[in-house]
Amino acid sequence: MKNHESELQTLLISTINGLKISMKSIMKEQGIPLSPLYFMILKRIHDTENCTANFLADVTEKDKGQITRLVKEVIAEGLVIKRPNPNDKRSQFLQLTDSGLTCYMTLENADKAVLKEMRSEVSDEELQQFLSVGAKMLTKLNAINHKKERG
Amino acid sequence: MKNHESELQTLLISTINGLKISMKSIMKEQGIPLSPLYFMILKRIHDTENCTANFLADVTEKDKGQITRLVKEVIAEGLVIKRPNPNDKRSQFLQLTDSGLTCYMTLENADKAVLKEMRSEVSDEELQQFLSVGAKMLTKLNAINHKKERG
DNA sequence: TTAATATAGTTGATTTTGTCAATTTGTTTT
DNA sequence: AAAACAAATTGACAAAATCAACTATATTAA
Repeated sequence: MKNHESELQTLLISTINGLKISMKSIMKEQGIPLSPLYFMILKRIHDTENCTANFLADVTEKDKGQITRLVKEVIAEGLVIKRPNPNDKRSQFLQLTDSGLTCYMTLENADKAVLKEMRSEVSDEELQQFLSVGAKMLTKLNAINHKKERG
Repeated sequence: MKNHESELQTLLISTINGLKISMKSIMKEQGIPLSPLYFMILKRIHDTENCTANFLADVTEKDKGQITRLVKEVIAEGLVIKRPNPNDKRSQFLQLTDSGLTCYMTLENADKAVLKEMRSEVSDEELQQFLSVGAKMLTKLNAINHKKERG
């Protein structure tokens, strides 16, 4: 068998690219003055009970400083508020406001529609397979990166 | 079956993220003062006969101005040269220099090693499947984005 | 129980990427 | 030849990412 690894990389890059383009176009359509990154932030806050900035930095693998600024922005837009974390005075819980939730739902629905259409010719079983293989590779990749970090 | 679309998106994002981190760390190790984007550029130039700036903008889906600047940079580094395109005086062919090739090969080999290890627990058949399903989704995604562009 | 160490979050400075519009030079169409 | 189009460049700017230093609180271990 040939080396398909390179193809793999190209495929992933192009796909992410396409998703980003799609999300941008959705946001533009909806007149929402945010970028795909903010959608990610809103989504995580929505999905995570007692979400903290630190958690965001962790799961998104982004710089803590960057997270601070992104969160500051969505707070300025009135989409998110901070609540004190009773267990730790250094940290705060992030929560969507009503308008944040509305905004998020709009984007989430449009995003889901794209993903749904994107996979419209892929069977449930194929997708399942795809996800499981992808997850396996991701685990491995994380192991490689993590090992290097320390080594 | 549940909605796995969202999982799909998360998987893709995390994987790309991991690959970028890996490439960054490779470049650092090798003492190559470039960023992952430049690797992409070098790779395309390497893989494409008579590669033009315009082609790069096309396949990478990036702004032409950005490409101009990226190319300017690799030329300044002595990794790439321009040759006139005999068929069109507006455009030029891009080509790796010897040192560009050396640099590219170094990165490419390290990159391949990562990809290879990443898929080390995935069989050829599984990978084949993965690529084929991924390609199907990418095609669909491009169709969606392309349609919107015009609509 | 305090002293050292670690963690959550913020800020500043800088670099890297991405975007938009205008311009130059050359090509294609009519 | 004029109009429309295309390749590449430039300027100005905005968004995203990186790195290091710093504040305030928590945790650990002497």
